[in-house]
Amino acid sequence: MNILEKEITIYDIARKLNISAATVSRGLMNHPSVNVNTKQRIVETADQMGYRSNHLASNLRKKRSNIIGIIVGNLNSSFMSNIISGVDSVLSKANYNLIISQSLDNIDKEVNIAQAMYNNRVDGLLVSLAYDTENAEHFESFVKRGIPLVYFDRTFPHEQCPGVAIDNVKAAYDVTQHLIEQGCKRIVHVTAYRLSAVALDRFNGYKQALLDNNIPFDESLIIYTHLGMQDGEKAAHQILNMPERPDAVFAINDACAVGCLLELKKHGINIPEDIAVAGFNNDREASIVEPNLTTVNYKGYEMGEVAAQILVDRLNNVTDTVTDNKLILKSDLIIRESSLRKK
Amino acid sequence: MNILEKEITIYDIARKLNISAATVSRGLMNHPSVNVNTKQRIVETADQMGYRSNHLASNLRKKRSNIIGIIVGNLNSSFMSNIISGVDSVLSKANYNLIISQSLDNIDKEVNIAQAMYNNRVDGLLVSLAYDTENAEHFESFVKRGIPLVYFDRTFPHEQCPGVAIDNVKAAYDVTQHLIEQGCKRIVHVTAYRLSAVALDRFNGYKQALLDNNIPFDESLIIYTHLGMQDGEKAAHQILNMPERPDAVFAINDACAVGCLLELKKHGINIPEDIAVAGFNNDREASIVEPNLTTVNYKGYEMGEVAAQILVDRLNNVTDTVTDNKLILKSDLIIRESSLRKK
DNA sequence: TTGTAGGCGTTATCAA
DNA sequence: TTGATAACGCCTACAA
Repeated sequence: MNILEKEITIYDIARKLNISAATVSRGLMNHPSVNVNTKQRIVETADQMGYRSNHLASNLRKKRSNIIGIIVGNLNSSFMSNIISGVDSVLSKANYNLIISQSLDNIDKEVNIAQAMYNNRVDGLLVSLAYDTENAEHFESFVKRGIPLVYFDRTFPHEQCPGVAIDNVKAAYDVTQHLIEQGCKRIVHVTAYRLSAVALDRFNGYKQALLDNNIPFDESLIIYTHLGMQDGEKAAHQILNMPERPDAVFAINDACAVGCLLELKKHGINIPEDIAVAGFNNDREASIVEPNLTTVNYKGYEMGEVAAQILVDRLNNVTDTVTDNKLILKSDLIIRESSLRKK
Repeated sequence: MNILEKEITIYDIARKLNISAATVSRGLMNHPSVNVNTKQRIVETADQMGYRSNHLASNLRKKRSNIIGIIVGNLNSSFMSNIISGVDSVLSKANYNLIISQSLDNIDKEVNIAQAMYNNRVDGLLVSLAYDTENAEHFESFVKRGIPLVYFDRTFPHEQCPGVAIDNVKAAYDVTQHLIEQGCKRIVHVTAYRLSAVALDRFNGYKQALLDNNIPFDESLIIYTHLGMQDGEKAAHQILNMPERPDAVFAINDACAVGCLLELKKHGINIPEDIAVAGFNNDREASIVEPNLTTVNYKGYEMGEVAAQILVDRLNNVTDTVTDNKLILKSDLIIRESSLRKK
């Protein structure tokens, strides 16, 4: 339909300069054994003719794509975009391109994506598992072919595939311990409707802290829900309807905690005097809601950087980055007014 | 180092079945003229042997990559992750892969990325320009080769490249008009330190509304800044130090508006009685801060979907999606307590 | 320092 | 319905 410019190849350049395509190829890729003079002519002519190297062809020949795949449950959160931002910063420095797909927390889609990534011959893979994923067989083809795979956030224990995450048990333990120290005894835990590994870890941290403080675990204080702000509001209603009113809420993420906090306030509950509230993630809303939300801070950006760096190291056959096969990033308890009952 | 499985090619399958590679290829890609019987044998054997098609080779041969590039200023915002999420939903349905890069609002990096994308032979490109980008020459190679390019959010007017955005002039006009209707006369405008096209449009909307209401434009009420929450706090201090106190603030984004609002409150200003506040974007924090923030809503997810759909249509030679070359998405003024002085 | 030639794994054309 | 063959554009032994 249009008059499109023709693709320029190394052969076109070669013909114009009366040299061989091989020399052109070498000249273009800075091969040492090429005359500086010819090299300059090659580069200049390439520029003039508007030559653009065809990575498809060179990738096929070199059997590597310079593409890294990243699979996440859902892009649509500031936490994820921070991670990806961190990943991108490392990979673009190392001259890799990033192909992103989201599984929408659907395991079938995750399987498909994994296959597509393989077919595209990604050089490496970064994976945060879908919420329901319980095994990693669909990634075995990568392992078998020696394509490095690094898990992050929602990891899977695997001999050859390192994982980067935080210690969710400990972090949740610390939150709960802090609430107990503030004098709370009936602590509601708002968690996921279906326990992922991450949710389970936090659940266990919560339980352990209770145990260590001789507070009996009470299943009726656990609220299973989805994890949006509105779900937090619903949780607030459940809390308001409990026969014996709790004195604290520890939600598994900030969105949920904030929704809950705002709704409790709306119903005349004083935060933290009547009910203390804590969340997880240190999203921006945690420091906007009033009172500010006590939460757990861990940097998505950093996690992305670390995971990507491990991957790059593996691609370069530097394998000593991770001694153990799981790298635990630091996380911090951020204490703010929403849980501060004592002065 | 490891014992890695060998790559299976169509030749391996062909040899095993005593047929030609051509037939295998046809069988695998559902070519009509292949015996159902042989086809089944081919598919089965491929499965057995663990064959995985090599897109690199196929792409080279077919001269298309099934990859769409997307270039954004910064991934690191919920707005952007919404957009990408929308883009991904459309593209994955249309069987395209997505390569993402961020320019970090650096024009040199944007040029490099564009080249890399071209070298990777993306089939199409989605671009939100870097903050400082003022021309689009680095995308001309795409246009020349007939590779469809769609701008979104931060667009560039171009004959062949449609843009998807909102009407920033009108939206800002509406915000300002609303503030004026609430009785405000000295309205501070917090905008970007350096006016991008988007910022300029909003600026003009603001000015026009003043004009139409016979309020003189006052340059001393304009605050140029970066656009984070902390910058909003700083802006608050500037406002507090103004000789004559303003009665409203219209910030170019929510983060800034929220930071400003909170800081003003901290200094004893009543919102909206003393100073009304409005933002832009309807980020989550707008409905968390107290009082809730008046703002402009436009859905990133939808913008991503629309831009991607236009691109896919172009790839399929359906060009009538966009009559004009610029598609304006709807945006809505969301009026909340932070600006509601009249009941 | 340069050229020749072959192949990376597919697909498209043509002939059988 | 199938097979032989040639390309897609690049890289790399090997030879000159």
